[in-house]
Amino acid sequence: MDERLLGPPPPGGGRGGLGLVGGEPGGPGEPPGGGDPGGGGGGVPGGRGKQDIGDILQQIMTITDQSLDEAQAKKHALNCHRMKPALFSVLCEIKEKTGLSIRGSQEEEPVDPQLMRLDNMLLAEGVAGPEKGGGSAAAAAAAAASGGGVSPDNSIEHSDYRSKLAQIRHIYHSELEKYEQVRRGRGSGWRELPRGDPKAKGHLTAHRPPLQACNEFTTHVMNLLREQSRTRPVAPKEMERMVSIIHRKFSAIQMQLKQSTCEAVMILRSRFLDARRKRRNFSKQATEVLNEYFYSHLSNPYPSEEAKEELAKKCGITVSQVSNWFGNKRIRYKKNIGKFQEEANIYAVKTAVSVTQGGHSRTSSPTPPSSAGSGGSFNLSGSGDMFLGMPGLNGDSYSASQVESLRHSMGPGGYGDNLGAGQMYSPREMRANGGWQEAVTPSSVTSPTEGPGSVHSDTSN
DNA sequence: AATGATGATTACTC
DNA sequence: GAGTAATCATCATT
Repeated sequence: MDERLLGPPPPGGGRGGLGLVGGEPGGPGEPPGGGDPGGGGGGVPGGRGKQDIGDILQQIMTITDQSLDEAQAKKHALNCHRMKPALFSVLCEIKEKTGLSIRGSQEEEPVDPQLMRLDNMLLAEGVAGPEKGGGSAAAAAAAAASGGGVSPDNSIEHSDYRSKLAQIRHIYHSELEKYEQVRRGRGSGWRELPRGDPKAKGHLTAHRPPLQACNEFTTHVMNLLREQSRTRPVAPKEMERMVSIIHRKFSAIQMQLKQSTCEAVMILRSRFLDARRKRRNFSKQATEVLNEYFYSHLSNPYPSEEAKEELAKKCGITVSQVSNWFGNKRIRYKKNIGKFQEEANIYAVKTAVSVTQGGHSRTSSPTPPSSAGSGGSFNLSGSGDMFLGMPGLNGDSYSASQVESLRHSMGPGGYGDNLGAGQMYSPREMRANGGWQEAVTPSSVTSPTEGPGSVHSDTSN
Protein backbone atom coordinates (compact mmCIF):
# COMPACT_ATOMS: atom_id res chain seq x y z
CA MET A 1 0.00 0.00 0.00
CA ASP A 2 1.71 2.97 -1.12
CA GLU A 3 0.76 6.25 -2.56
CA ARG A 4 0.67 4.81 -5.99
CA LEU A 5 -2.00 2.31 -5.08
CA LEU A 6 -4.10 4.70 -3.21
CA GLY A 7 -4.08 7.21 -6.00
CA PRO A 8 -3.49 10.91 -5.88
CA PRO A 9 -4.47 12.54 -2.63
CA PRO A 10 -7.67 14.48 -2.83
CA PRO A 11 -7.38 18.18 -2.85
CA GLY A 12 -9.22 18.59 0.37
CA GLY A 13 -6.96 16.80 2.72
CA GLY A 14 -4.22 14.25 2.74
CA ARG A 15 -6.24 11.35 3.92
CA GLY A 16 -5.30 9.08 1.14
CA GLY A 17 -7.86 6.77 -0.31
CA LEU A 18 -10.35 7.51 2.32
CA GLY A 19 -10.93 10.89 0.89
CA LEU A 20 -14.23 10.15 -0.73
CA VAL A 21 -15.40 7.50 1.60
CA GLY A 22 -15.04 9.07 4.92
CA GLY A 23 -13.54 12.39 4.20
CA GLU A 24 -16.61 14.58 4.03
CA PRO A 25 -16.38 17.50 6.32
CA GLY A 26 -19.65 16.78 7.99
CA GLY A 27 -18.71 13.38 9.08
CA PRO A 28 -20.83 10.28 8.99
CA GLY A 29 -23.65 11.46 11.09
CA GLU A 30 -24.21 14.67 9.27
CA PRO A 31 -27.30 15.03 7.14
CA PRO A 32 -26.71 14.88 3.42
CA GLY A 33 -25.92 18.08 1.84
CA GLY A 34 -25.22 19.87 5.02
CA GLY A 35 -21.54 19.37 4.98
CA ASP A 36 -20.75 20.13 1.40
CA PRO A 37 -21.73 23.61 0.69
CA GLY A 38 -19.24 24.12 -1.99
CA GLY A 39 -19.79 20.82 -3.77
CA GLY A 40 -22.89 21.83 -5.65
CA GLY A 41 -25.54 20.26 -3.43
CA GLY A 42 -23.94 16.91 -3.12
CA GLY A 43 -23.34 16.72 -6.81
CA VAL A 44 -19.85 16.10 -7.89
CA PRO A 45 -18.37 17.73 -10.87
CA GLY A 46 -18.09 15.20 -13.66
CA GLY A 47 -14.35 15.01 -13.96
CA ARG A 48 -13.72 14.71 -10.33
CA GLY A 49 -16.51 12.16 -9.82
CA LYS A 50 -15.05 9.86 -12.38
CA GLN A 51 -11.75 10.14 -10.79
CA ASP A 52 -13.21 9.31 -7.41
CA ILE A 53 -14.85 6.20 -8.78
CA GLY A 54 -11.58 5.24 -10.32
CA ASP A 55 -9.97 5.66 -6.97
CA ILE A 56 -12.52 3.48 -5.29
CA LEU A 57 -12.12 0.78 -7.86
CA GLN A 58 -8.44 0.95 -7.46
CA GLN A 59 -8.82 0.58 -3.76
CA ILE A 60 -11.09 -2.37 -4.13
CA MET A 61 -8.72 -4.06 -6.52
CA THR A 62 -5.88 -3.66 -4.15
CA ILE A 63 -7.72 -4.40 -1.00
CA THR A 64 -6.12 -7.77 -0.65
CA ASP A 65 -2.76 -6.08 -0.56
CA GLN A 66 -3.70 -4.12 2.43
CA SER A 67 -3.21 -5.10 5.98
CA LEU A 68 -6.11 -6.30 8.02
CA ASP A 69 -6.19 -3.15 10.06
CA GLU A 70 -6.22 -0.98 7.02
CA ALA A 71 -9.00 -3.00 5.50
CA GLN A 72 -11.01 -2.84 8.66
CA ALA A 73 -10.57 0.87 8.81
CA LYS A 74 -11.78 1.28 5.29
CA LYS A 75 -14.67 -0.99 5.92
CA HIS A 76 -15.65 1.08 8.85
CA ALA A 77 -15.36 4.21 6.83
CA LEU A 78 -17.58 2.70 4.17
CA ASN A 79 -20.15 1.78 6.70
CA CYS A 80 -20.20 5.28 7.98
CA HIS A 81 -20.62 6.88 4.63
CA ARG A 82 -23.62 9.12 4.55
CA MET A 83 -24.96 7.60 1.35
CA LYS A 84 -24.74 4.10 2.64
CA PRO A 85 -28.28 3.71 4.00
CA ALA A 86 -29.81 4.92 0.79
CA LEU A 87 -27.65 2.74 -1.38
CA PHE A 88 -28.22 -0.16 0.87
CA SER A 89 -31.98 0.09 0.67
CA VAL A 90 -31.89 0.31 -3.10
CA LEU A 91 -29.73 -2.73 -3.28
CA CYS A 92 -32.06 -4.49 -0.90
CA GLU A 93 -34.95 -3.80 -3.20
CA ILE A 94 -33.10 -5.17 -6.16
CA LYS A 95 -32.06 -8.19 -4.19
CA GLU A 96 -35.58 -8.79 -3.08
CA LYS A 97 -36.81 -8.82 -6.63
CA THR A 98 -34.14 -11.11 -7.98
CA GLY A 99 -34.36 -13.30 -4.97
CA LEU A 100 -38.04 -13.83 -5.58
CA SER A 101 -37.53 -14.71 -9.16
CA ILE A 102 -34.83 -17.18 -8.32
CA ARG A 103 -36.77 -18.74 -5.53
CA GLY A 104 -39.82 -19.41 -7.56
CA SER A 105 -38.06 -21.82 -9.82
CA GLN A 106 -36.46 -23.97 -7.19
CA GLU A 107 -38.74 -23.96 -4.27
CA GLU A 108 -40.47 -27.24 -4.69
CA GLU A 109 -38.67 -30.45 -4.03
CA PRO A 110 -40.65 -33.16 -5.70
CA VAL A 111 -40.40 -36.57 -4.15
CA ASP A 112 -37.79 -38.29 -6.19
CA PRO A 113 -39.07 -41.68 -7.33
CA GLN A 114 -35.57 -42.98 -7.53
CA LEU A 115 -34.92 -41.98 -3.97
CA MET A 116 -38.06 -43.75 -2.96
CA ARG A 117 -36.96 -46.84 -4.75
CA LEU A 118 -33.61 -46.77 -3.06
CA ASP A 119 -35.27 -46.24 0.29
CA ASN A 120 -37.56 -49.16 -0.27
CA MET A 121 -34.77 -51.39 -1.29
CA LEU A 122 -32.62 -50.46 1.66
CA LEU A 123 -35.56 -51.12 3.89
CA ALA A 124 -36.18 -54.48 2.31
CA GLU A 125 -32.57 -55.46 2.62
CA GLY A 126 -32.56 -54.56 6.26
CA VAL A 127 -30.04 -51.81 5.86
CA ALA A 128 -32.44 -49.03 6.60
CA GLY A 129 -35.14 -49.38 9.19
CA PRO A 130 -35.05 -51.14 12.53
CA GLU A 131 -31.95 -53.02 13.48
CA LYS A 132 -33.57 -56.32 14.25
CA GLY A 133 -34.70 -56.74 10.69
CA GLY A 134 -31.16 -56.30 9.62
CA GLY A 135 -30.33 -59.10 7.38
CA SER A 136 -32.80 -61.57 8.72
CA ALA A 137 -34.90 -61.35 5.63
CA ALA A 138 -31.84 -61.49 3.51
CA ALA A 139 -30.51 -64.40 5.48
CA ALA A 140 -33.73 -66.22 4.84
CA ALA A 141 -33.33 -65.42 1.21
CA ALA A 142 -29.84 -66.76 1.44
CA ALA A 143 -31.10 -69.97 2.87
CA ALA A 144 -33.62 -70.24 0.11
CA ALA A 145 -31.10 -69.39 -2.52
CA SER A 146 -28.75 -72.06 -1.38
CA GLY A 147 -31.42 -74.56 -2.11
CA GLY A 148 -32.35 -75.07 1.47
CA GLY A 149 -29.27 -77.15 1.81
CA VAL A 150 -28.39 -78.43 5.21
CA SER A 151 -24.76 -77.95 4.56
CA PRO A 152 -22.97 -77.26 7.79
CA ASP A 153 -21.17 -74.21 6.56
CA ASN A 154 -24.43 -72.63 5.66
CA SER A 155 -24.78 -71.06 9.03
CA ILE A 156 -21.22 -69.88 8.91
CA GLU A 157 -21.75 -68.25 5.59
CA HIS A 158 -24.94 -66.66 6.74
CA SER A 159 -23.31 -65.20 9.76
CA ASP A 160 -20.57 -63.97 7.54
CA TYR A 161 -23.16 -62.45 5.29
CA ARG A 162 -24.93 -60.89 8.21
CA SER A 163 -21.80 -59.40 9.63
CA LYS A 164 -20.92 -57.90 6.29
CA LEU A 165 -24.41 -56.55 5.95
CA ALA A 166 -24.18 -55.10 9.43
CA GLN A 167 -20.98 -53.43 8.41
CA ILE A 168 -22.66 -51.83 5.46
CA ARG A 169 -25.53 -50.88 7.65
CA HIS A 170 -23.27 -49.24 10.17
CA ILE A 171 -21.43 -47.23 7.57
CA TYR A 172 -24.66 -46.24 5.95
CA HIS A 173 -26.18 -45.02 9.16
CA SER A 174 -23.18 -43.15 10.39
CA GLU A 175 -22.91 -41.43 7.04
CA LEU A 176 -26.58 -40.78 6.75
CA GLU A 177 -26.70 -39.20 10.13
CA LYS A 178 -24.66 -36.33 8.89
CA TYR A 179 -27.27 -35.45 6.40
CA GLU A 180 -30.27 -36.33 8.44
CA GLN A 181 -29.32 -33.74 10.96
CA VAL A 182 -29.36 -31.02 8.39
CA ARG A 183 -32.84 -31.99 7.41
CA ARG A 184 -34.05 -31.95 10.97
CA GLY A 185 -32.46 -28.59 11.44
CA ARG A 186 -34.25 -27.26 8.48
CA GLY A 187 -37.65 -27.29 10.06
CA SER A 188 -36.64 -25.45 13.15
CA GLY A 189 -34.73 -22.88 11.25
CA TRP A 190 -31.09 -22.83 10.53
CA ARG A 191 -30.46 -19.95 12.84
CA GLU A 192 -30.96 -22.18 15.82
CA LEU A 193 -28.74 -24.94 14.59
CA PRO A 194 -26.42 -25.92 17.36
CA ARG A 195 -22.80 -26.22 16.59
CA GLY A 196 -22.82 -29.79 17.65
CA ASP A 197 -25.85 -31.63 18.71
CA PRO A 198 -24.82 -33.51 21.83
CA LYS A 199 -27.64 -35.95 21.41
CA ALA A 200 -26.40 -36.84 17.99
CA LYS A 201 -22.81 -36.85 19.03
CA GLY A 202 -23.43 -39.73 21.31
CA HIS A 203 -24.27 -41.81 18.29
CA LEU A 204 -20.92 -41.81 16.86
CA THR A 205 -18.05 -43.83 17.92
CA ALA A 206 -15.84 -42.55 15.18
CA HIS A 207 -13.09 -40.07 15.50
CA ARG A 208 -15.19 -37.17 14.47
CA PRO A 209 -18.71 -36.26 15.44
CA PRO A 210 -20.36 -36.68 12.09
CA LEU A 211 -23.14 -34.25 12.62
CA GLN A 212 -20.75 -31.48 13.08
CA ALA A 213 -19.58 -31.76 9.57
CA CYS A 214 -22.95 -30.68 8.28
CA ASN A 215 -23.99 -28.39 11.00
CA GLU A 216 -20.75 -26.64 10.98
CA PHE A 217 -20.97 -26.11 7.32
CA THR A 218 -24.45 -24.69 7.46
CA THR A 219 -23.70 -22.52 10.43
CA HIS A 220 -20.53 -21.37 8.86
CA VAL A 221 -22.30 -20.30 5.73
CA MET A 222 -24.93 -18.54 7.79
CA ASN A 223 -22.34 -16.74 9.80
CA LEU A 224 -20.65 -15.63 6.65
CA LEU A 225 -23.89 -14.34 5.26
CA ARG A 226 -24.71 -12.53 8.45
CA GLU A 227 -21.32 -11.02 8.45
CA GLN A 228 -21.71 -9.96 4.88
CA SER A 229 -25.11 -8.52 5.54
CA ARG A 230 -23.39 -5.66 7.27
CA THR A 231 -21.70 -4.52 4.17
CA ARG A 232 -24.03 -5.76 1.51
CA PRO A 233 -27.71 -6.42 1.47
CA VAL A 234 -28.53 -9.98 2.26
CA ALA A 235 -32.24 -10.53 2.18
CA PRO A 236 -33.70 -13.18 4.50
CA LYS A 237 -35.01 -14.95 1.50
CA GLU A 238 -31.58 -15.10 0.09
CA MET A 239 -30.38 -16.74 3.22
CA GLU A 240 -33.19 -19.21 3.08
CA ARG A 241 -32.30 -19.91 -0.45
CA MET A 242 -28.75 -20.55 0.51
CA VAL A 243 -29.87 -22.98 3.15
CA SER A 244 -32.03 -24.78 0.68
CA ILE A 245 -29.16 -24.95 -1.74
CA ILE A 246 -27.07 -26.53 0.96
CA HIS A 247 -29.85 -28.92 1.71
CA ARG A 248 -30.17 -29.87 -1.87
CA LYS A 249 -26.50 -30.52 -2.09
CA PHE A 250 -26.63 -32.69 0.94
CA SER A 251 -29.66 -34.45 -0.42
CA ALA A 252 -27.71 -35.22 -3.53
CA ILE A 253 -24.95 -36.63 -1.40
CA GLN A 254 -27.49 -38.60 0.53
CA MET A 255 -28.87 -40.01 -2.66
CA GLN A 256 -25.39 -40.94 -3.71
CA LEU A 257 -24.87 -42.60 -0.38
CA LYS A 258 -28.02 -44.61 -0.73
CA GLN A 259 -27.13 -45.60 -4.21
CA SER A 260 -23.70 -46.74 -3.20
CA THR A 261 -25.15 -48.65 -0.29
CA CYS A 262 -27.59 -50.37 -2.58
CA GLU A 263 -24.81 -51.31 -4.89
CA ALA A 264 -22.78 -52.66 -2.02
CA VAL A 265 -25.71 -54.74 -0.85
CA MET A 266 -26.30 -56.07 -4.32
CA ILE A 267 -22.69 -57.07 -4.64
CA LEU A 268 -22.78 -58.67 -1.25
CA ARG A 269 -25.92 -60.52 -2.16
CA SER A 270 -24.65 -61.76 -5.42
CA ARG A 271 -21.47 -62.84 -3.79
CA PHE A 272 -23.06 -64.69 -0.95
CA LEU A 273 -26.39 -65.72 -2.26
CA ASP A 274 -25.77 -66.63 -5.82
CA ALA A 275 -25.51 -70.35 -5.53
CA ARG A 276 -23.54 -70.50 -8.68
CA ARG A 277 -20.93 -68.19 -7.33
CA LYS A 278 -20.53 -69.88 -4.05
CA ARG A 279 -20.37 -73.33 -5.50
CA ARG A 280 -18.70 -75.72 -3.18
CA ASN A 281 -17.56 -79.14 -4.06
CA PHE A 282 -19.38 -81.80 -2.20
CA SER A 283 -17.55 -83.56 0.53
CA LYS A 284 -15.50 -86.55 -0.39
CA GLN A 285 -17.82 -88.79 1.46
CA ALA A 286 -20.84 -87.38 -0.32
CA THR A 287 -19.21 -87.86 -3.69
CA GLU A 288 -18.37 -91.38 -2.72
CA VAL A 289 -21.91 -92.17 -1.76
CA LEU A 290 -23.21 -90.73 -4.97
CA ASN A 291 -20.63 -92.52 -7.05
CA GLU A 292 -21.35 -95.79 -5.34
CA TYR A 293 -24.95 -95.46 -6.20
CA PHE A 294 -24.20 -94.36 -9.70
CA TYR A 295 -21.86 -97.19 -10.55
CA SER A 296 -23.90 -99.76 -8.84
CA HIS A 297 -26.84 -98.66 -10.92
CA LEU A 298 -24.87 -98.02 -14.01
CA SER A 299 -27.34 -99.74 -16.20
CA ASN A 300 -30.02 -97.48 -14.94
CA PRO A 301 -28.58 -94.56 -13.04
CA TYR A 302 -31.88 -92.88 -12.40
CA PRO A 303 -32.60 -92.87 -8.72
CA SER A 304 -36.18 -92.71 -7.71
CA GLU A 305 -37.52 -89.83 -5.72
CA GLU A 306 -37.10 -91.79 -2.54
CA ALA A 307 -33.62 -92.84 -3.45
CA LYS A 308 -32.76 -89.26 -4.15
CA GLU A 309 -34.06 -88.20 -0.81
CA GLU A 310 -32.12 -90.91 0.85
CA LEU A 311 -28.96 -89.97 -0.96
CA ALA A 312 -29.53 -86.34 -0.18
CA LYS A 313 -29.85 -87.16 3.47
CA LYS A 314 -26.73 -89.23 3.44
CA CYS A 315 -24.71 -86.64 1.63
CA GLY A 316 -26.01 -83.65 3.47
CA ILE A 317 -27.18 -82.04 0.27
CA THR A 318 -30.52 -81.31 -1.25
CA VAL A 319 -32.57 -83.51 -3.49
CA SER A 320 -32.15 -81.11 -6.35
CA GLN A 321 -28.42 -81.25 -5.83
CA VAL A 322 -28.62 -84.99 -6.07
CA SER A 323 -30.56 -84.59 -9.29
CA ASN A 324 -28.00 -82.17 -10.58
CA TRP A 325 -25.23 -84.50 -9.67
CA PHE A 326 -26.81 -87.42 -11.45
CA GLY A 327 -27.64 -85.30 -14.43
CA ASN A 328 -24.08 -84.12 -14.69
CA LYS A 329 -22.69 -87.53 -13.99
CA ARG A 330 -24.76 -89.24 -16.62
CA ILE A 331 -23.94 -86.76 -19.26
CA ARG A 332 -20.27 -86.70 -18.48
CA TYR A 333 -19.99 -90.38 -18.16
CA LYS A 334 -21.71 -90.86 -21.45
CA LYS A 335 -19.52 -88.33 -23.13
CA ASN A 336 -16.33 -89.91 -22.04
CA ILE A 337 -16.85 -93.37 -20.77
CA GLY A 338 -13.23 -94.22 -21.08
CA LYS A 339 -12.27 -91.60 -18.66
CA PHE A 340 -14.63 -92.93 -16.08
CA GLN A 341 -13.78 -96.55 -16.60
CA GLU A 342 -11.23 -96.62 -13.88
CA GLU A 343 -13.51 -94.90 -11.48
CA ALA A 344 -16.21 -97.34 -12.40
CA ASN A 345 -13.98 -100.27 -11.66
CA ILE A 346 -12.95 -98.85 -8.35
CA TYR A 347 -16.51 -98.49 -7.26
CA ALA A 348 -17.41 -101.84 -8.66
CA VAL A 349 -14.72 -103.39 -6.53
CA LYS A 350 -15.83 -101.44 -3.54
CA THR A 351 -19.30 -102.60 -4.02
CA ALA A 352 -18.23 -106.14 -4.48
CA VAL A 353 -16.18 -106.07 -1.34
CA SER A 354 -18.90 -104.57 0.66
CA VAL A 355 -21.30 -107.12 -0.62
CA THR A 356 -19.15 -110.01 0.33
CA GLN A 357 -18.55 -108.49 3.70
CA GLY A 358 -21.82 -107.05 4.59
CA GLY A 359 -24.07 -109.55 3.28
CA HIS A 360 -27.22 -109.12 5.16
CA SER A 361 -28.68 -108.66 1.84
CA ARG A 362 -30.32 -111.57 0.28
CA THR A 363 -28.60 -110.97 -2.98
CA SER A 364 -25.27 -111.62 -1.55
CA SER A 365 -25.77 -115.20 -2.35
CA PRO A 366 -26.41 -114.81 -6.04
CA THR A 367 -22.91 -113.51 -6.31
CA PRO A 368 -23.55 -111.27 -9.22
CA PRO A 369 -20.33 -111.95 -11.02
CA SER A 370 -21.57 -115.24 -12.14
CA SER A 371 -24.72 -113.91 -13.48
CA ALA A 372 -24.22 -110.29 -14.11
CA GLY A 373 -20.87 -110.82 -15.45
CA SER A 374 -17.72 -111.12 -13.58
CA GLY A 375 -16.18 -109.65 -16.55
CA GLY A 376 -14.46 -106.39 -16.65
CA SER A 377 -16.55 -103.54 -17.21
CA PHE A 378 -19.81 -105.11 -17.20
CA ASN A 379 -19.38 -105.07 -13.62
CA LEU A 380 -20.93 -101.83 -14.27
CA SER A 381 -24.07 -103.32 -15.35
CA GLY A 382 -23.46 -106.24 -13.15
CA SER A 383 -23.04 -103.96 -10.30
CA GLY A 384 -26.47 -102.93 -11.08
CA ASP A 385 -27.42 -106.26 -9.77
CA MET A 386 -25.14 -105.89 -6.94
CA PHE A 387 -26.82 -102.79 -5.93
CA LEU A 388 -29.37 -104.91 -4.29
CA GLY A 389 -26.70 -105.82 -1.91
CA MET A 390 -25.47 -102.34 -1.66
CA PRO A 391 -27.84 -101.13 0.89
CA GLY A 392 -26.02 -103.26 3.30
CA LEU A 393 -22.83 -101.65 2.32
CA ASN A 394 -23.97 -98.19 2.62
CA GLY A 395 -25.27 -98.87 5.97
CA ASP A 396 -28.85 -98.09 6.13
CA SER A 397 -29.84 -98.66 2.65
CA TYR A 398 -30.96 -96.67 -0.20
CA SER A 399 -34.44 -96.55 0.90
CA ALA A 400 -35.72 -99.76 2.18
CA SER A 401 -38.90 -99.20 0.34
CA GLN A 402 -37.18 -99.02 -2.94
CA VAL A 403 -35.22 -102.13 -2.39
CA GLU A 404 -38.22 -103.82 -1.06
CA SER A 405 -40.33 -103.00 -4.00
CA LEU A 406 -37.58 -103.92 -6.32
CA ARG A 407 -37.29 -107.24 -4.75
CA HIS A 408 -40.93 -107.78 -5.07
CA SER A 409 -41.01 -106.77 -8.61
CA MET A 410 -38.12 -108.83 -9.68
CA GLY A 411 -38.90 -111.87 -7.76
CA PRO A 412 -36.34 -114.40 -6.74
CA GLY A 413 -35.01 -114.80 -10.15
CA GLY A 414 -32.08 -112.61 -10.30
CA TYR A 415 -31.46 -109.97 -12.60
CA GLY A 416 -34.54 -108.50 -13.55
CA ASP A 417 -33.46 -105.90 -11.15
CA ASN A 418 -32.55 -103.41 -13.69
CA LEU A 419 -35.68 -103.98 -15.47
CA GLY A 420 -37.50 -103.83 -12.28
CA ALA A 421 -35.84 -100.66 -11.41
CA GLY A 422 -36.65 -99.25 -14.73
CA GLN A 423 -40.24 -99.95 -14.20
CA MET A 424 -40.21 -98.76 -10.74
CA TYR A 425 -39.10 -95.32 -11.64
CA SER A 426 -40.90 -92.90 -13.68
CA PRO A 427 -42.00 -94.03 -17.09
CA ARG A 428 -39.80 -91.39 -18.43
CA GLU A 429 -36.81 -93.25 -17.24
CA MET A 430 -37.67 -95.97 -19.61
CA ARG A 431 -37.11 -93.63 -22.43
CA ALA A 432 -34.13 -92.12 -20.84
CA ASN A 433 -32.92 -95.50 -19.97
CA GLY A 434 -33.13 -96.54 -23.52
CA GLY A 435 -31.06 -93.60 -24.54
CA TRP A 436 -28.72 -94.23 -21.72
CA GLN A 437 -28.25 -97.86 -22.63
CA GLU A 438 -27.65 -97.08 -26.22
CA ALA A 439 -25.01 -94.60 -25.42
CA VAL A 440 -23.42 -96.51 -22.67
CA THR A 441 -23.61 -99.98 -23.98
CA PRO A 442 -20.54 -99.99 -26.11
CA SER A 443 -18.31 -99.41 -23.21
CA SER A 444 -20.14 -101.18 -20.52
CA VAL A 445 -20.29 -104.13 -22.76
CA THR A 446 -16.59 -104.22 -22.82
CA SER A 447 -17.19 -107.51 -21.24
CA PRO A 448 -19.04 -109.70 -23.60
CA THR A 449 -19.87 -111.96 -20.77
CA GLU A 450 -22.40 -109.63 -19.49
CA GLY A 451 -25.86 -110.03 -20.32
CA PRO A 452 -26.89 -107.83 -23.01
CA GLY A 453 -29.88 -109.60 -21.79
CA SER A 454 -30.11 -107.34 -18.90
CA VAL A 455 -29.76 -104.43 -21.14
CA HIS A 456 -32.29 -105.71 -23.49
CA SER A 457 -34.68 -106.50 -20.86
CA ASP A 458 -34.31 -102.98 -19.72
CA THR A 459 -35.08 -101.47 -22.98
CA SER A 460 -37.52 -103.94 -24.18
CA ASN A 461 -39.59 -103.58 -21.16
C1' DA B 1 -1.90 -68.23 -14.97
C1' DA B 2 -3.60 -72.28 -17.30
C1' DT B 3 -6.27 -76.10 -17.07
C1' DG B 4 -9.39 -79.66 -15.75
C1' DA B 5 -13.07 -80.92 -12.49
C1' DT B 6 -17.39 -79.90 -10.82
C1' DG B 7 -21.84 -77.96 -9.28
C1' DA B 8 -25.47 -75.02 -11.10
C1' DT B 9 -28.26 -72.97 -14.68
C1' DT B 10 -30.60 -72.66 -19.02
C1' DA B 11 -33.00 -74.04 -23.19
C1' DC B 12 -35.04 -77.53 -24.99
C1' DT B 13 -37.51 -82.18 -25.60
C1' DC B 14 -40.73 -85.53 -24.40
C1' DG C 1 -41.78 -82.37 -14.38
C1' DA C 2 -37.75 -85.09 -15.39
C1' DG C 3 -34.30 -85.59 -18.43
C1' DT C 4 -30.44 -84.08 -21.90
C1' DA C 5 -27.01 -81.08 -23.72
C1' DA C 6 -24.64 -76.96 -23.60
C1' DT C 7 -22.84 -73.56 -20.93
C1' DC C 8 -21.38 -70.79 -17.00
C1' DA C 9 -18.75 -69.87 -12.88
C1' DT C 10 -16.03 -71.44 -9.40
C1' DC C 11 -12.82 -74.63 -7.22
C1' DA C 12 -8.57 -77.20 -7.18
C1' DT C 13 -4.47 -78.66 -9.08
C1' DT C 14 -0.46 -77.98 -11.77
